[in-house]
Amino acid sequence: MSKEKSVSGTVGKALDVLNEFASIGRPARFSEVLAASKYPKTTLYRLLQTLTNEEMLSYDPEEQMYSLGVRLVRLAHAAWEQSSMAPIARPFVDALSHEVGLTVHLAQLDGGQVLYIDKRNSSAPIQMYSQAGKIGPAYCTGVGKAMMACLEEEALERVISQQSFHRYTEHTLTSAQDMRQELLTIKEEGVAFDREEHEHNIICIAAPILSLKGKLMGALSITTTRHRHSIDDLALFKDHLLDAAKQIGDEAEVWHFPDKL
Amino acid sequence: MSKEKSVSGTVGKALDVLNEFASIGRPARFSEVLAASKYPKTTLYRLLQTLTNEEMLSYDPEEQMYSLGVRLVRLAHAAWEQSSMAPIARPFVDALSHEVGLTVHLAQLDGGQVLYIDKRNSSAPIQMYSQAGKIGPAYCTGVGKAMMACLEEEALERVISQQSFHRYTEHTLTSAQDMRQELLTIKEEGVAFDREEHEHNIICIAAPILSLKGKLMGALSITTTRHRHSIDDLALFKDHLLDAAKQIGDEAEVWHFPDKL
DNA sequence: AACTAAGTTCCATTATACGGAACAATAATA
DNA sequence: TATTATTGTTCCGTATAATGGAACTTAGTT
Repeated sequence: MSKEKSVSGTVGKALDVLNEFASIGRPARFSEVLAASKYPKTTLYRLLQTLTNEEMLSYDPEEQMYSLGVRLVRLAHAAWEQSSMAPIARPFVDALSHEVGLTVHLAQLDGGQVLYIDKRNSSAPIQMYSQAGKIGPAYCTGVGKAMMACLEEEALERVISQQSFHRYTEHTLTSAQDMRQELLTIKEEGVAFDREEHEHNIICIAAPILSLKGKLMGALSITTTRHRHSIDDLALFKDHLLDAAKQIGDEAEVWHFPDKL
Repeated sequence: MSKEKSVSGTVGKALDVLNEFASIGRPARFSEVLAASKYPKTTLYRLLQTLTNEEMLSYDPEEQMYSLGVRLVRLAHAAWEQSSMAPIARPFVDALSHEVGLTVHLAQLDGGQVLYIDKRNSSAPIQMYSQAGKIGPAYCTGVGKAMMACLEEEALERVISQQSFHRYTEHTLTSAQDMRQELLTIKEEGVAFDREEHEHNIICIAAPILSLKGKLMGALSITTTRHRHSIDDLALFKDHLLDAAKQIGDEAEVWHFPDKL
């Protein structure tokens, strides 16, 4: 459990516990959760019971293991469809991926991290769930940097403070200063590059998706490997990418919920 | 909101509201939710606020619209990976789909309904999220019937009582009696057929997935269209299907959580 | 200006969650 | 077998948070 921020209300605590399970990433016993938790024994116990009753957690009495429940999958399906821009963006993502023949990612900013909400791989048919819902660092991914470049000072400050600046590779930017510098460049160019900053051999070009009013909606990226392409190669896709991003942004603007029943 | 069952505790209510949003299926205004809700104005208002704070809902002040938040997508990714059998089943689902050249579905039973947790389409690369997390009726789908056939009396009773028995097509089974009859046949044959009971032109063969101890884990199905195949054609896949289901079941049994950190 | 309708705040009441401590159940050690 | 840890569960008086009726805003109509 994130021991820093104290959450108010029972609901907050319950969701906090769910988060903990998500970050543990595998089924866990009561004591294990307790150790990681900021809540006292009894309280946590009751929370787990409640969540299990509500089927947000499932409990295996055999193994005495709690794990995240399938009800979440169900809810998420609805969330993905109605609240992310994935459904709107889908045709454009498809088209872009087809055009350039490379992998395309669609992401949003969520709590200082990058949340991938869609992925299209022109060649291999892929397993979406294994990508959608996945999170990644913002400071060393193309989509992350592209989005950060669009934040106004206050929001940017907050997001930067949430970055770990862990050095994944020798190309990773590891300080807020470097970051700010990089963001200026990105603002100028209109696109961000990931120069093997997160994973060796993986490079990408990314662009922010803005609504007409200028509100940041997410980001779009084209990913490839150093083996197959150079950064300069990727730069050639800039117009295609910006075009797709613009189209999605415009569409998202228009997208007004099916008016009244 | 499901007005029948009264939920205890604040957490239950909050999740209840989330469910409501999922079933509305699109962003909604306060009053709209209120109308559908069993909770009084103020209570609902506070619930929405709490959920928004926790980012389980997102609120657009512009439009005064609430919608399911992306945080759910994040949680669901973890849920899908750790609590459903999808990751275990994946290679077998892949193989089966490849073998028979048709669409394969993986499903679990969730609250009397069928919850699809994976799908593989040998030909067209597909959008997974549009399937995983999707729900369907149990009484008129192959996977649903296959799973129901494996329930012991008490559980079956409950599930049957949750069925609407809506007549989707002229082939839909529309009564508990017919259902029980059908389940006997399925038990004998070991597989269930969907003879255009849910959608016209869509037929499938499905098998339950059981753990070695005999616990029902889910179901697996091969789907096609009447235009391309007959039920008899599908019956030819029976061995392949049962084989895959058995392998998944066995694997799931072995699958013991990565022991201790 | 008067009237609706939708959304928000107030506040005394009540129900719920809280958590320390004591209690089981099981496993580990002597 | 007795003894001590370890882990999971229940009790219960207390403290806190949720409740919901009513009143108040705000914005849109007549």
